[in-house]
Amino acid sequence: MSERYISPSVIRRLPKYHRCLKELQRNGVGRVSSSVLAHNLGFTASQVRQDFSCFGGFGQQGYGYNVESLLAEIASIIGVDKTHSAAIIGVGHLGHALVNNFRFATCGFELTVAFDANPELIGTKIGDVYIRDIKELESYFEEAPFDVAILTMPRELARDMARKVADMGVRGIWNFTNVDLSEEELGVSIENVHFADSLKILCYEISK
Amino acid sequence: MSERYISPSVIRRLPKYHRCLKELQRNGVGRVSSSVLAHNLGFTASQVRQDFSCFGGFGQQGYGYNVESLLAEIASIIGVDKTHSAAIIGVGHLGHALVNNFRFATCGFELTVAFDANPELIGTKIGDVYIRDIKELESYFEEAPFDVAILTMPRELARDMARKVADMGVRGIWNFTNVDLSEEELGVSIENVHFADSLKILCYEISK
DNA sequence: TAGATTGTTAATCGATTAACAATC
DNA sequence: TAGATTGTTAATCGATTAACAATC
Repeated sequence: MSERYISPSVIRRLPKYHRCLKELQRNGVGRVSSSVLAHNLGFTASQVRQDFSCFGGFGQQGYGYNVESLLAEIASIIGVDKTHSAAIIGVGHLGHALVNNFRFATCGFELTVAFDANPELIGTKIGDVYIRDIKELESYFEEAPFDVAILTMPRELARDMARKVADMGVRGIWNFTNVDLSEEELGVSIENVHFADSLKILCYEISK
Repeated sequence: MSERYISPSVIRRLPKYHRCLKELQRNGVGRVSSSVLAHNLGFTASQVRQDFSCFGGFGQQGYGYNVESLLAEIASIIGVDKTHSAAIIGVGHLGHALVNNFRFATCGFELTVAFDANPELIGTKIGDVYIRDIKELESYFEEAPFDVAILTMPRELARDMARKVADMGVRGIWNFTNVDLSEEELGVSIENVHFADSLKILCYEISK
């Protein structure tokens, strides 16, 4: 991996390709051209071919792309063909929502454990995920390290928790707490999901 | 509003400015320079000044920006100084999470009603938000139209529901269903919050 | 083969950064 | 006033689009 520099713009489109190709596969479509793919996704055909050529060509002139093998290539580039482990920290409503409804497997993850500070939750299970005492976080990690920490706890605690899990040695943080965490500062990969930013953009759009 | 074209790149940064300025205000900071703002946000000072100049200058040479009035300007540009109304459609875990924990007011919104198909939920309240029968959606809207529909129902139903609320006349859709909805197709503003895309990007980052 | 479609190079477009005169 | 910092113009950089030879 990591042979060549891939621009953030391209990376942000990878999940879209992945999703679209899965849908084509589900619908039994065997081959697809850059222009059809582009049309489905609101991109241009040029862009699609340009994007794929970052990773070497996957297509065949005059034919297009084989859905099955292109999907496999994209999945492998993203890394969703492997299984990474994740722990959820903070089992409020949002934590519950993720544990219950989110399809981690399609993103290359398995949710292995959850942590909370609430005594009423500690020791219980949601689905087959155990909720453990947040105090056990570090000792648990030493015995059973996980790749990614999912931050769904109150925002006041987010900065300290991010520092802690980064120091523990997670490789990434999936952050729902509406504080901005910086990769440089923490030295791990971070994906911020800021509901407020998203709704403010919608606010702007409808206010125009 | 809408006098001049503002690029999507600039628009996406507006919520960040807004959040940062609110924090400065909360901390009692009275003035700020483009370079301090840039440092806080991981932008460049040039970019900050360039961004603000899209809307006319808000600063003063040799001084910088007054936090209070810059915040007011940005808030007004985004539209969060007005109160828009929103209805949540689908009160599962995620819907619950939003109703209970999300600060709609800071984004210029008031959550006025919720809809679900589950008879056990219909007629109950979360906080002070009534849950109504999804069958009443259209009749309710005619009497009490809302600006934005928040889609937190199962993804299978999302496309039809988006079509329905767009036809009813909402001005925007805040979409959590992991299907891609297109503005052109529906003719309303759309903000997609795709958890899966976000986690796949994190997957890519940690796989490199 | 003829038609279709890729991969890639070149051209265009837009966004970011640098520089600096204006001025508080 | 001198120092600081803006707003804006010009330069750079990067991303998207167009074009087309290669070829299945």
